[in-house]
This record gives sequence, structure tokens and C-alpha cells, in this order.
Amino acid sequence: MEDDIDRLVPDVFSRRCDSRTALEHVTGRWGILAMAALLEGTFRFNALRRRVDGVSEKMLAQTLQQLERDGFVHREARPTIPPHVEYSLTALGRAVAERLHDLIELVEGRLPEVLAARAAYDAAVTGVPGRSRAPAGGATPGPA
Amino acid sequence: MEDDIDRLVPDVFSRRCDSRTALEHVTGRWGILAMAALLEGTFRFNALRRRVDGVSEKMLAQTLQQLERDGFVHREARPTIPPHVEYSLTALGRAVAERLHDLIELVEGRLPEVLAARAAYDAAVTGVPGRSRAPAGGATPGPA
DNA sequence: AGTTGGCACTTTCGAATAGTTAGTACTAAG
DNA sequence: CTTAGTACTAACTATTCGAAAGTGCCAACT
Repeated sequence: MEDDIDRLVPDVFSRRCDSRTALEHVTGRWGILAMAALLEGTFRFNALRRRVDGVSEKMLAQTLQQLERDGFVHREARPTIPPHVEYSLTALGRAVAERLHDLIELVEGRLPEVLAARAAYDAAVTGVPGRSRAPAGGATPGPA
Repeated sequence: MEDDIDRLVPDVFSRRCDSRTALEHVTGRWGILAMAALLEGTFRFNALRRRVDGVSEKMLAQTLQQLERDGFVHREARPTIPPHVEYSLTALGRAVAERLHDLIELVEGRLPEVLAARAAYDAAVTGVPGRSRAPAGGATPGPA
């Protein structure tokens, strides 16, 4: 992405490429979970918020707006009071969500290995399993 | 993940599940790009930094440490001055990186659709294509 | 001789973003 | 009457990120 010719080839490694932000939206902390939940079906706002444990209204609203703008999510609002809004995946969003789902399944399925690695790392760093501490600074190659 | 029995089943939708942070590490802004770069081969620190456009030394160091601790990345440091450190994917990291790569390929390949969606969204929101503005607040269902 | 560049980080401080809380306006149910 | 629900937004606080400088040594260049 160093000049105009290169700009025609999407490349997430280049910070100036629009694909970078699109990728960040679908893999952001709340984006990936919202997409994965929507793969299960259409949700209303608060139902989605309950599905994605820990997300605030603000962050969810912001995330859904980004995803909608990128074309991954479809928002259907009825002119009612109280509001009635439904969110669902677009075809593009579904393609992305399926890959996110694959990733999530893998990470969940191999969590024991991650936990074991963490314990081993912590023990190597501090000599005490379960206690994480950054290696000391300086120009010396750190332990690991 | 509401009680001890549920804690045995990894579930990224639950904020208390360790798989949540593991997923956040590999899909974080810099994590996903570092993993994708390492899929290309082993990198030394500054080579990786050059590969991932826009990342600071601080964020890269922090990201690599997280990934190493989770067991996705292997760090090989020689006891030399100047330092000589190499980063590569573990087997677990490779499995994850391959899925990240699939996702990246998809997002890059369908970027034109994302850009078209953004233009359409901005036009619908502001009447001016290319100019993004959040819908007005209140309890009224927003336009979209 | 001095200067510069390279290596892989860490530290400090300000900028940016995420999170918390309260608010909007209406209806239905208790 | 109060409470709960709906889908957000605004204001303030907390946390994280980014920019810049620093570490200590060696090699290459002037």
C-alpha cells in the first residue's frame, strides 16, 4: 500500500488499507462475540446484550453500528414505542461469522493447552505457577 | 459459566471463561496481524515490526508476550549483545493462525462490498456519501 | 577517535478509547 | 403509583494505547 497501484490490492498488513478497520471491527472484543451470537439467529438489542456477557449498552450499540456500516449486520427498526429493533447477519456477515465461529470453536476446544502454557510460562518467569509477572527490563535477552 | 459445573465447558460468551482472554489475544488489533505474519515464517522482533505496519515496539512486545504466555508463539533468545530473539508459531499457534488467515483472506477479498456498504450507510445517514455521522440520540428508533 | 545504526525490549507521559452511570419517552404490568 | 421493558445517547471516570526516550553493547562508517 505504498502508492496508488498497491492501494488496489487489499492488505491488512498495511495500516492505510480499509481492510484493516473492517478486520478490526469483526475481530474486536465485542464485534467477534456479537457476530458469533448473530450466527445463532436474529436478536433484539437487549437479548443480544444478555447473550454477550459483559458488554455494556454503549459498547454494544457502538459495535453494532460499526458492523452495520461495514455491511456485516442488518438492522431492522420498527417505528414503535418502546423501540423494537432486530439485528441479523447479512450474507457477507454470515460468511465472516462462520470463520469466526471456526476460530472460536478451536480456541475453546484447545483451552486446556492454553491454560497449561500459561502455567508453564508463569512458573518459568516467577518460579511460582499461576503468578504472572513481566520479565525484567533492560537490553539483556529475557528469560523464557 | 454460572457455576463450577459450567466452568468445565469453555464458552467465550461468558466473561469469566479463560477462553475469552485467549480469544482476545489472538484477535486483538496487533495479535491477529502478528500471528498472520508468523504464519509466513520465523521473524526477529524488528523484522516483525516492519511487517506489521503501524505497531509500536511497546505494543508488539506486549502482544508477543501475551501470545507466548498463551502458548501460541515460541520465543527463542540467544544470550548475545546485541539481543537476538526469534519468534515462531507453536503447533497450537499454527492451527489458530491458519484460521485467522482464512478470515483475513475473506475480509480482504470482499473489501469492495464493505466499502460499498459504508458508502450506502453514510449516504442514508447524512444524505452525503462518504461522510459518517452517528444517528441522533433519544428513544426514537433511528434511521438506517 | 567519534558517530551512527542495529538489536529487543522498558519507562514515562499524554492521547485516545472503553467502561460506568444517568437520562430519553413511552407503554404495559403489578 | 412504581417497576420493567424497549434501544439507544450524553457525561464523566478509568483503562489502554501511542509517542518518545532510554538501556548497554557491538559493528560499521567517517
